[in-house]
Amino acid sequence: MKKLTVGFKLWLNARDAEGVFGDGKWRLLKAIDAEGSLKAASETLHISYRKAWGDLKKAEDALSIALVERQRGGSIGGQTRLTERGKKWVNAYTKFRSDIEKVTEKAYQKYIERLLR
Amino acid sequence: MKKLTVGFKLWLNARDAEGVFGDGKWRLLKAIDAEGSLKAASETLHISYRKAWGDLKKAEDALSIALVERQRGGSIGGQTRLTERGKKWVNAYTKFRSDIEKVTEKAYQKYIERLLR
DNA sequence: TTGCGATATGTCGAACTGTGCATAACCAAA
DNA sequence: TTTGGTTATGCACAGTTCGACATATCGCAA
Repeated sequence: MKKLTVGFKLWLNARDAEGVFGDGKWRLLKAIDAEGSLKAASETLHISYRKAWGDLKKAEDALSIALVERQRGGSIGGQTRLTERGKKWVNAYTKFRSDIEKVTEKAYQKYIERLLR
Repeated sequence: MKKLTVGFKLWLNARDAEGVFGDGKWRLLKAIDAEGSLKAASETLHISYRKAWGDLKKAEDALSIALVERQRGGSIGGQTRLTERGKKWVNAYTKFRSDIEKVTEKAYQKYIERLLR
């Protein structure tokens, strides 16, 4: 019998749009917080700037929460930073996700692993 | 603020293949158990027979568990039924998934919902 | 006032997925 | 031995997603 690993994915849906927030956008916000710019964040995540920008827009539009503050121009070109609400949101999602991750691993061991032999 | 719903997805990975089992294949096995044939199962799930067949093959190959017994020909054309191991597998996955679903909903209420206002 | 680096956005093409279609094999019963 | 309904499998086509490009805009600093 082969050894397996478990994967999971979470996301939030609005009435009119699927997947307005989820693990990918959560990672994006965390990277923005760490890097201070959307461009740098997209690079550390190895996704295109185009996608990162679109994801961020989709999240803000659908949640109607101002997650980030953006600044264009200037000597450093511009920057994107999390707002206070954005930080709170990231923290909440982090805990949300962590609870589920723990249970996922535990339930896997409890129900699945023992069948594999 | 918009009302959100939470979605989640689970899957199992083998060393050499991603997503060898997950919610989709779990639903497929349940439908097979209820219907007695792969064809009927694919129809109740509104997926193509082609996909259902491929999914089933992928799961059995990767898990190397005989999940179903297949029979071709005969007056009723043929049938596909769960083996005993297949049923155990479905039951285990059902519990596994249920635990996670419960926690997902609970964690959503605990961490996310309160931020939406 | 020119340059630089980041944000902002449209567009076309590549990769991936699933569907539809076609065809073969199978076998109990009429 | 013909028929019918199902399993088995390849293949071409369509939709979706993402990346690569191409621009445009912005605003501080030199």
